[in-house]
Amino acid sequence: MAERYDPGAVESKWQKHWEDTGLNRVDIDGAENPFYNLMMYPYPSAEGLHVGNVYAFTGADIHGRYKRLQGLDVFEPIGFDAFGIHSENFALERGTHPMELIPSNIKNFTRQLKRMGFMYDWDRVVDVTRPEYYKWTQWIFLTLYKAGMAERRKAPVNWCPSCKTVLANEQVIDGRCERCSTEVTQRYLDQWFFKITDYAQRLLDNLEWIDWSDSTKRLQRNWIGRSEGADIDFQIAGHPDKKLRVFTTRPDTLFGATFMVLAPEHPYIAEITGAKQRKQVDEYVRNALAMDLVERKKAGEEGRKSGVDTGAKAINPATNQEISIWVADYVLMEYGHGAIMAVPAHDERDFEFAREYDLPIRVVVIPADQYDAFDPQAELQAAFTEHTEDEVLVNSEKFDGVPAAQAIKQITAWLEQEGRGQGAVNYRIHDWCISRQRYWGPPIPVIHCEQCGIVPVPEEDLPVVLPYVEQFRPDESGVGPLARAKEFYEVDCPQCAGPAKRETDVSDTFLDSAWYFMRYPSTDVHDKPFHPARTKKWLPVDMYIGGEEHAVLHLMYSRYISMALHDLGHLPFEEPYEKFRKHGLIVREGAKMSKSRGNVVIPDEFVEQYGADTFRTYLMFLGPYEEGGDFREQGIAGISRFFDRVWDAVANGALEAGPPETNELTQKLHATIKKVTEDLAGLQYNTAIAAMMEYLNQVRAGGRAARRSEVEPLVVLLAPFAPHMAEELWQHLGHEGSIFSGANWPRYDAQLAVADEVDIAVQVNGRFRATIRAPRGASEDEVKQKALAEEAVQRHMNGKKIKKTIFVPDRLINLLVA
RNA sequence: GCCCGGGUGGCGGAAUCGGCAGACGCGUCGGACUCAAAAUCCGAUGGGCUUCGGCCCUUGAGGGUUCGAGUCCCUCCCCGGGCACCA
Repeated sequence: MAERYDPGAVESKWQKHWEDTGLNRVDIDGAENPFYNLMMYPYPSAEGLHVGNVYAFTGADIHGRYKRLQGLDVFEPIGFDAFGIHSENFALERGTHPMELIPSNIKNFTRQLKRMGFMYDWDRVVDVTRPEYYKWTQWIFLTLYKAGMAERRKAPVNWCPSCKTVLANEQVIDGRCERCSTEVTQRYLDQWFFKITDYAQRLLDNLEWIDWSDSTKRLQRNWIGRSEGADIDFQIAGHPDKKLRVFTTRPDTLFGATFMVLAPEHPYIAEITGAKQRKQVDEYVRNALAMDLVERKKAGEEGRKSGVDTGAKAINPATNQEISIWVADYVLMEYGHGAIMAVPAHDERDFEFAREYDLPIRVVVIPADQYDAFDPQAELQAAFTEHTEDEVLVNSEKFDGVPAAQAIKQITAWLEQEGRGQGAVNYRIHDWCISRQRYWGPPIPVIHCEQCGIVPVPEEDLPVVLPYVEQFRPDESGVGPLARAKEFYEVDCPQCAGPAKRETDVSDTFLDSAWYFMRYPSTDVHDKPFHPARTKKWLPVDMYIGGEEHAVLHLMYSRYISMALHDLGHLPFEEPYEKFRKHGLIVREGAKMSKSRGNVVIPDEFVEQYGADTFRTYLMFLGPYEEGGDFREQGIAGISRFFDRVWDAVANGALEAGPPETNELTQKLHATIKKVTEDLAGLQYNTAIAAMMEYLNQVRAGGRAARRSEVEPLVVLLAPFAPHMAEELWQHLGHEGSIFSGANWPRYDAQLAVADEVDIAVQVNGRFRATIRAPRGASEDEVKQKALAEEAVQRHMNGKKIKKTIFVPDRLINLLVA
């Protein structure tokens, strides 16, 4: 065995060994203690593995190896998220066809991932672009479609003029495309939707019990955006058959509703607009519809509210007064009913609008302590009540004086009684638009027949194979590149055999990733998407680790797909990930890494120079895993030196038998095992590494040679971080085979993990004056006697009497004197 | 605007059931080894004052609770993230 640690030699030796012996393959059918350790699979870019990938995977791999050393049968698979706009755009840029580009990217990724020493089961790789995979993606679409969970409808959609495709709401960031940052515009197109809104409440409720990072749950809650309130029907004057329905979170302010506003898309506009106003209203609506979402938003941000009076009147059901109905673009058709009751006294937007058009304002909620002094004749001003705790109603007839929180309930009940409304809940989340007018995705498996309408492709005809199309560049037409491939879309109707046209949209790549983890245990099964017994054994996922940028996209969609498939009897669970932990982001020298800054860390370079183990461990040492860290090249030397010392202690040590040489060392060993065990369970890798360094420093203090009992447990503790080196040292210690099958995670004795003697801080009047050493568990008297014997303590007591003593066992004594 | 997370030495970061702030590492300085350098090893390393015994200050700012506050409460500032005309 080499005197000095040579990572290159050690790592290639063990990587070959793992591959030859199939060490990382799990017994998928026979495993007795299954643990499914999942990480978010990467998009295989042409640039190769990003250091962010390595960071994410390393943290997850450490968790998997730790679980394995604890005796679990760990399944740790990997795959490639290779469909989608990202890949397609890159292919366009390069002028390479994605069908050529992607396989070579995957090959390169595979090489890099293997070089990092991750514990992947390479026999169960998922590549979503393979027909044997997307056959089942299409099957999921059909399954949901047949269950009425998918539908095609014309809808205003976010359109990226640069990517020339529809984007889901989740893919629009600040009004821009998340991929290319082009401003998103609005289009009306026929689109396929999954009705995720039907699951909004369940997606919200289950967050109560799944074990996820709190911040991720919060993001999902905000995205689902539940609002409680009431639907209220307003009669329209002159249209006894028509009711205008609105949603409000503040039914208690009903008496303050002094006008109504419809979204420009609202279906009633044409009907109710008065003859005099028609021309103006038409023009306003036309302009509003022509403006895209971004322009509308901008106008709103600048505080300009525009609108137009329809001339029609509605009846406020509470006051029975006629109020005018307006059209304005600050009301959104997608939310609620596309119409609002405007309460300008208590809503900032309505207030702005009322001021702009000189509409009446009526205060109906005021702070409780001003109730007695309230003067209904006084000039009405906006009150903008936010919370309903200490506020009461005024100007509201029989509800005057009622606290707002109660009034919400009372007025809702009154509306229900009168048949004019009822309690209602609204969600901000929209249905999931899965259509993409692009090339690089799984074709949506339906056929449009003039006779039969929409006909699902029969299951036995799956997969609908994505054809090789030379010209895969999208255009302005609003239909995908497949719409130019006659041989693809010209088909016979499966029902009537008449001429029909295949759907030419492909599905969103988030549908691929919504279920990839269900496929891993069943990659060798071809007659089902997922093998029932294996699915039962391995799923739901025991631990999922990934980036929080996917909190509202991938993580929401995959929860939805699991629930839907569960409800349709295909899955025995409804939540796919029992435990999810986000990892942090890594920056370099305090700055975000980006190609344009030219500060991207290229893993290959560091791995070559320092070895995978050192690189892995350094990444984990940068900071708390769940928060990320700052990559500074200089710091890697610290880990490198640490590993050299570990190597030296084991490879060049005398390694005598017997217990640790001193009680202090025994204590430190047990304390270290305890600390590392607990830190690994909580993904606190940075402090686990620090603890191991501290321990090794103590083992080697004064240049002494280590005993076997001192270093063997350390080698096992290090194995999740530095698997190659651990293997080599394990072998050197005389063991046969792999440390990951031969070793047990070290156990600690809680009694031994604490010292017999402790340092106790001594305070006089709350200021630290001395430290004394005392046996663990020493009594207050004992400690006080020792403390009083200290010269520094006596000096600061200055001959005064002790009035009070505060004693914290084993930590501190505080003598209060006067 | 709303909802989160954060602000600690030259740097990355430790320490929050309130109990000796700065673990571990980087860097820097000094020493050993060397002809020399690298590597390695040993020591020092928050700031100020010092009669060399110590003393005082210090966790974004200010206030409060407490014997005791990085940690709890209030007000504010700054940085990062999410949502945003959602009724």
